[in-house]
Amino acid sequence: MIAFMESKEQTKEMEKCLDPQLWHACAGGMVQMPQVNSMVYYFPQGHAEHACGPVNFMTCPKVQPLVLCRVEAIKYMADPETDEVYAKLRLIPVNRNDADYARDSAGDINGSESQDKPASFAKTLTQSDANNGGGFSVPRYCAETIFPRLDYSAEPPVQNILAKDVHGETWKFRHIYRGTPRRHLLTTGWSTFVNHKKLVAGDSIVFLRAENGDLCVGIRRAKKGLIGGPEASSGWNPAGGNSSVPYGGLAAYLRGDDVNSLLRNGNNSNGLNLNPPNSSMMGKGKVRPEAVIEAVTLAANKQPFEVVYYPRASTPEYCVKASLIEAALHNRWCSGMRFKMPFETEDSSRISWFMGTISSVQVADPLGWPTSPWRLLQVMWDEPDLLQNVRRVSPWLVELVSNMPAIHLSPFSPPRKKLRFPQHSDFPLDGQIPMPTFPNNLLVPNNKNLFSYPPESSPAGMQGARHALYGLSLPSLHLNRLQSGLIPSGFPPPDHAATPTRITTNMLFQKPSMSEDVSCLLSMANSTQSTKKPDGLKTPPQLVLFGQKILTEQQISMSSSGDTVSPDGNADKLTKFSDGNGSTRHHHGLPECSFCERFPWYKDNYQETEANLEIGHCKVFMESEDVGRTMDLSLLRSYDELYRKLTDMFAIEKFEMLSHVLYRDITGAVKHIGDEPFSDFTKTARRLTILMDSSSDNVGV
Amino acid sequence: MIAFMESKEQTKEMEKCLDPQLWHACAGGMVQMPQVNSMVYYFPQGHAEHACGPVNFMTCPKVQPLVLCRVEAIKYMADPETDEVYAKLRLIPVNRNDADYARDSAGDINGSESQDKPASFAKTLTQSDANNGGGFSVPRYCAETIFPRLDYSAEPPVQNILAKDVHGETWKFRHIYRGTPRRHLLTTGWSTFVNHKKLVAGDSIVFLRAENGDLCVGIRRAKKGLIGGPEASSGWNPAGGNSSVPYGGLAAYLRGDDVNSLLRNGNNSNGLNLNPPNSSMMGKGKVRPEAVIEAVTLAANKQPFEVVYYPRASTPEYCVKASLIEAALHNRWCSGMRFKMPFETEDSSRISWFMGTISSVQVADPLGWPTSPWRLLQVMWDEPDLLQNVRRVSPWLVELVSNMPAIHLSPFSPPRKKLRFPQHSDFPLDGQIPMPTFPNNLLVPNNKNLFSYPPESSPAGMQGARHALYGLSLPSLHLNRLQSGLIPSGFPPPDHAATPTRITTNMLFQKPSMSEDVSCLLSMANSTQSTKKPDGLKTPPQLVLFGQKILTEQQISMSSSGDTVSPDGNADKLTKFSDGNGSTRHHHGLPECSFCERFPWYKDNYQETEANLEIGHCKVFMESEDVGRTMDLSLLRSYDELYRKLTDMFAIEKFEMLSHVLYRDITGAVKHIGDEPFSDFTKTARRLTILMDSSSDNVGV
DNA sequence: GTGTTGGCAACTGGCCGACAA
DNA sequence: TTGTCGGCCAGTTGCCAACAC
Repeated sequence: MIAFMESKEQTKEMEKCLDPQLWHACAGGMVQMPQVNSMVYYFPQGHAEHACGPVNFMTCPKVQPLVLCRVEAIKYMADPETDEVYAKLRLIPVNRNDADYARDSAGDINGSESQDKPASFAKTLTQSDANNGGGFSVPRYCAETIFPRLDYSAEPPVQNILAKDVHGETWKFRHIYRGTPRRHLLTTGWSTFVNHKKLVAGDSIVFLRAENGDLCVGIRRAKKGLIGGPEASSGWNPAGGNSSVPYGGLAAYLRGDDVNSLLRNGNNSNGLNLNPPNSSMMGKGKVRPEAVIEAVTLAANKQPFEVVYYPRASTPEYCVKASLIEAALHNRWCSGMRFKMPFETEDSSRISWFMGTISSVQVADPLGWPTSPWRLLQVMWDEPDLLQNVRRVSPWLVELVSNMPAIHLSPFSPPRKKLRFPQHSDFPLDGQIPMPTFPNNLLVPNNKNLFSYPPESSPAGMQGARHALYGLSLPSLHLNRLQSGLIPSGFPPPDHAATPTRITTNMLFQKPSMSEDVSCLLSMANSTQSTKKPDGLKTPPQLVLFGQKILTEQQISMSSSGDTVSPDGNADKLTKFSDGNGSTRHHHGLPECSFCERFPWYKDNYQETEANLEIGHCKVFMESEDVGRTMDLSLLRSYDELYRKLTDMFAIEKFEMLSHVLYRDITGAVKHIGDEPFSDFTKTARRLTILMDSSSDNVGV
Repeated sequence: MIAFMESKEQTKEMEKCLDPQLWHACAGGMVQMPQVNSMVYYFPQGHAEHACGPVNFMTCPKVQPLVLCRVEAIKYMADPETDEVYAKLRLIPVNRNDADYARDSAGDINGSESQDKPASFAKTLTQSDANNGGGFSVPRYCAETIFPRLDYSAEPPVQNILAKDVHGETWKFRHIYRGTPRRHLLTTGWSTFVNHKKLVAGDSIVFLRAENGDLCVGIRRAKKGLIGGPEASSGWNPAGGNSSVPYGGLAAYLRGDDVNSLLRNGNNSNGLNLNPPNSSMMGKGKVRPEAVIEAVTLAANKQPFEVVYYPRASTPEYCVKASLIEAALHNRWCSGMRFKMPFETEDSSRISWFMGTISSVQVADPLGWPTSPWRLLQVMWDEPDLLQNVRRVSPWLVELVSNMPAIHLSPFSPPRKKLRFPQHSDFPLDGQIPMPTFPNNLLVPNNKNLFSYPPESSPAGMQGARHALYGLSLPSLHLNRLQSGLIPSGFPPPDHAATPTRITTNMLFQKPSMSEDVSCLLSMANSTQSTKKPDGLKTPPQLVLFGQKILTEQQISMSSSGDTVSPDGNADKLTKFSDGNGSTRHHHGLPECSFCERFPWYKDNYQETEANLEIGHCKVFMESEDVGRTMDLSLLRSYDELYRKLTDMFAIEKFEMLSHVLYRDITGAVKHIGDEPFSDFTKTARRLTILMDSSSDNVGV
């Protein structure tokens, strides 16, 4: 019987692998799969976004937010039912000093990606294409470059073409060139195909001319319109939830054809399958949450593991070429930086670059993954309507631009690039006409009413550092060009002349100042001078721009505790912190991060509060608040007093909080208030989080 | 997040339960689901028959062959794809002395099953019914009793009827009464239904008038013709294999409509989906083997567990009302008994009773479940062609008949009941014309060639007790009527005058004597006289008929060891056996069976060999042999000698056996030959089994 | 009483050019 | 250049009575 079971398992595993070229054509031109044996970083966070349900990382061992792995194998596969393509990657966690790492990591940062892509063409089906009893309008480009040569001398020119699908099945279509004006059509056979594949308007079909000359046909299903939560923008604030809490910031990755779908959607009188422009693109993945847990557990134990990646899930790749990550993280990312990011056009024929500005640099999930660069960048797009759901991106997905004015652009500035807007008269043109509404959603998390505040009020105490932006006036900054790559040590002279600030008239619609948001376009000063802090801690090099210390928002928020942290130039030894008694200790509360040692600047993004706190002091966070406040627990005598204090601080009822306050202690353990005696609590608690939603009771703190 | 997970779990569990009445209509009238909170016996063996693959009970704890359980919950469900109905039963193992057992078990043995069944009707689709573009011929009965009243005054009488399927979806049909001669038809809407449900000729449709007046429609899929093994009758002999070895005896349960399908099959020019009359009805279930293991493991640990039951799998219910089992097992079953067994007719309108004779009483799987009453009875049918695959039934499925001549009937005796035979001229009438072929298949397991014997030879040594039947002459027996129920103690006078034996002319076609097979229709003598056995063991009451001890075949086979066992009138203490040294011990090798204590006679069926063996003696079984032989291991000095002895005994090559001899030792543990030193082996081995098929290496011994 | 058949009517699938965006 | 529409032809679906058993 054992033999029986085994053979059954084997059959199950015998799912056919398909031609990688067809796979890539179906996946889309933006999808870059790593080479076998190359090194990648695996991001549990990204994997979790790929899951169909919430992933509770509490149930598996702690692991680094990015795990260096060697790609042992890749299987390119397709769902037998839907033809949806996916890949199985077998990854082997490796140590940085492993031999096989050196081999790869020395390699290309902008390596030759010139594997010759075969000619392919994608078209989103129109109503007419998908109509029962209709044919398929073949775009001329496709007919002439992908299809077999048609003999135009015949009258009418007609041929039968054969196309293999992802399963190797062959489909026959009659290809005719007729009508006035002449056009290419697929007639006989098309309807069968549409019915068999259950295609609807909005789905895409991919034709590919394989290297051996065979014609292949693939399918990209239109993404179903999944409405996220009731508040599409509740995800603006990443703090307080782990990735299991659905929010736009994590799942709002859009590919270019999504963008085009949005545009196109206005064109469709009944494009029910497409996302309305303001729905949250909550991409529910196909991966089981347990599969993520399993992978993470194995990764944590340095065991080989397998992951499944759906390239067309609306989440970024979570296994990314190591060199790409490392190159990206050598940059010192700051708010205000201008970047561009590529999206694929609908027909897969070209890449559109969208421009944007980094609005802030902060870890996406400070509680769950305080040291993760995943979606580190909060961005604002020059065409906000098109990409409004893309709010957080990972650094390696964007490319910094040097020749653009490094000034914050209004969301209403005209698109930097000619985009194809639908031009039907029945299209409401939401995306085209700048509406002079207050851009509340872009600057202020529009869900502060979570905290029982009227949304309009947004008091400074609540908004924390973000709100502090409004306090500064707009400076006329002359900013350096930043290249992607490591800035040499010392203060390098700007290698480009300063560019005059461009201020658009649209600025008039904005709140007085956005300046703070863009105040930190700078180069890193790996200063050799160090100053003594009052507590005797050696201060790492300061980041200075025009004589001002430059801080990330988190650093700003931290300043209330009297500390600022700066990059530690020494990558080889652990930073030591004062425990307030003059002695030093190794810092706790931060997961091992050998990665950080190689990218010292990056530490700034997480070496923030807890480790530097005086004993008895504790950071207090509201769930979905970016920043916290410091509280001296030593002044309190009981949990009751704590509740009173918190009640005052956040103007909420004790009643609401009782069961919703979690804290992380000095060892990193997460506990509920009351889990230990109050005296122990005051000594060990380092970070305290007030959850507003009882359903998220056990998020990572 | 736990809350979130839970709610998702709930959604998953929220699979809609459907109306139990519709469920029962789809399941068929023979299916009796227990009431919630009632007591049932759960049969792991039956559960295993329900699985889609072999179940290896070696991997789970030993458990009684029937586990008394309270039914905590029943969910009536339907497959969302196929509409196939199934039930989820949640069972809580209980002890016999538990309070809640007493409550129920005092209850009805022939309890009121008169839950008012709503009117329903089933029809197997004809070619015309299932044809594309055709309508559905509504049998008059169905139209008049199930469908809403039709206004016959209209010309033509026509109405639209709405019917809810198992998912609650409503289907609309045009019901018209037209044609010459007039008949009821479903036209518009029918084709949609057929296509949507993917119905083919041979599938059945069930219409049901629910209590609230709603019309419901359900589906019974035709059973796919699954060919069992290469030898359809290899399963005739149940010995030596556990239920994981597919054989007809276990999976050949036929419902009435199967029978009718068989009949009907001759009628269908292309009834490809139906079982040819001589194919083994190997009903591959839908339950995963692991699910069985899980259930058994939980049951063994007295934990609540859940089972899924597909009423239309071709296996009997494996959760049976406790009272039914207990009533059945109060009977003393003997070969030769006449019984009837109900099958449902195809249209579910009535029950057909098929008559048969018990050909032997022996546990179905002496190695895996030596104490199980599951399929205890080997039977011969008066209409063998119809039920040729039903060879073993469980006692509770049949009803003893008293007023029939208790004489073995020829397989060719005319059916006792008018059966609906197809009357088409193109039907070969296999079932109607008594063919004077030798009924070899009924008397002799026709696969003795497994043992390299020519099938004709059937030497006494091989056939064991079965063959001994031929040695006796046909007696003219005057037999008592046997009622189902417990016979009062003492020799009760026959309450009916003896009936003259009816011998049909068909007897001429039989072998000289079938008498032994029918020699044991008797009443149980719960004698107060007891005799001393030579070894000093108190002999339980003997079963005596006309001065002869009456033995089951197993008892006969056991007589070679010099022992006979008889019912122990004392239900409250464990029977003690001599160990051959004059001392007594509690018997080993038998799983706990509190059940048996209540049905002392039943012990005869398994308290056979091992416990009574002299030390050093061992029973030897060939796989799929009913009976074993006793071997004195103490005379052997090595495994080599053992092999030689076995080779002689069964005339097989040592080569074949080497790895295929298992044994069960005195503790019940199953081992391979060679697992322990020969000296230990000779002391402990109690039952030795030669497996002929290497694939079944790990069957339960 | 009901399964099957062939006739016939209605419908739909599917190919086409025209037209318009 | 290509999406959609109406026209139109043909193949299919599906209703029906007749017929058969």
